[in-house]
Amino acid sequence: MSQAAKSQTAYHHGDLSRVLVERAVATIEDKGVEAVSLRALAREIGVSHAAPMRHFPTRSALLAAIAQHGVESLLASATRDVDDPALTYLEKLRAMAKGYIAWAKENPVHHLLIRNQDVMRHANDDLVGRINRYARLHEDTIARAQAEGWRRDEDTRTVFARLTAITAGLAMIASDPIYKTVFQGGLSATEIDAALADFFK
Amino acid sequence: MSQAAKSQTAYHHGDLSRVLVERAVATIEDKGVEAVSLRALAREIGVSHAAPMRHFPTRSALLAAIAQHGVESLLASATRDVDDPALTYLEKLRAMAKGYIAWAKENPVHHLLIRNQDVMRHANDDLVGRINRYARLHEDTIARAQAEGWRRDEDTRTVFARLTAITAGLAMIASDPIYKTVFQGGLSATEIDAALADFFK
DNA sequence: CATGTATGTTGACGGTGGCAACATACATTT
DNA sequence: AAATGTATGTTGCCACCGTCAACATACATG
Repeated sequence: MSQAAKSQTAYHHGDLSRVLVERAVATIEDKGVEAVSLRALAREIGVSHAAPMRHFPTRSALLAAIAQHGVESLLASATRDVDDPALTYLEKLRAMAKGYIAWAKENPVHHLLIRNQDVMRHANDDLVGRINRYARLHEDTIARAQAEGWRRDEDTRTVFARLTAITAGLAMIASDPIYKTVFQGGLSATEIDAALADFFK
Repeated sequence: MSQAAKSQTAYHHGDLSRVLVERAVATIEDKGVEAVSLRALAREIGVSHAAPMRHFPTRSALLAAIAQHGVESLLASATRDVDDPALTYLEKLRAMAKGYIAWAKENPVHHLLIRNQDVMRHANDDLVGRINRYARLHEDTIARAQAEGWRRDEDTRTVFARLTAITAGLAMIASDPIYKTVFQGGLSATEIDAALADFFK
């Protein structure tokens, strides 16, 4: 009998932290962030109303922890190919944008959370540092791609703003339900590539 | 003595609906949407805890009403020059994008609300229709600008996606505080114009 | 086996949204 | 001007929530 299975019938739940996160994500997916309640989660899981606080001291901390994991996962997805020596810097840039957008499409709940100021307000301080380090990497990669000849005469900060905007914008269009009606059927991966193609030409 | 001034000392507040909205916006600005509480607003204003419900049946309705006003204001800003016969369709397109971004920069709280799914979930049904009508106007304007020669050979839906993304993205960068650290000092209007310029060339 | 720590439980408190019943001011009609 | 209906505000109540403190149980470590 596994440790987890044994714990399920015992006084200790054994895996409460993970289950709390899972159920919270599921709740957000179909009822929204607002609908997340520690007591309701505890009820669903079958544990006492104060049990969740042994794992997350406050409701905000639970949401912030999920968002924190989301940012880490997003940055991992965006930087996956960034050290591949076979790629030009322009190709790395494209990979960063595509990785970002693909992540947002696959993780709409996390993408929602990391854009929520109420949630991010309670995120760990060093998360902001990590985001800023990524931003610098992004800007630096742009500068190197320019050194390769791409948009050589344009202002780096302007290109940075434009690329950040189109990436964040396409991510939003690809994952936010309100755009599912504006772009009927949503945007396919092919269409996203097409929307990006002009910029990386 | 004006009606409003007379009412301030009377049993009736006289202007509660407007003041509720103002105080709610102020609360969101410095403490976030989460911190909006009907009872706290009532306390601040000096009225009984249930008085707000005569004007907004639920807390969600108050937030949705503010968001609704925000969308109307945004669409007005984006479509202001759209009927000007002196403009080419390409110029109209640029005016729509600039109007959108300028509105977001000037109305960060409303921009926050209209991107909040928890809030928009409770918005009036016909608001979605209005947004979709704007989207069609936007797409149609793109098609007409293409007929003028601009990006004539590109797929309209792809151009629509790219323009929507860059507009929404720049609006977010210009108004969301998290990007104030990524782009030190925020983006000036000049820089926003520069970021847009390439696309409308 | 003993003991400390992690995890879960129980009960309490204040704040909140929301409802119902009542009170007051205002507008409209007669 | 008086009466009456409607809009607005008040009071009291309920259930739910987050959070805390005190207690209980399981587990890990010596």
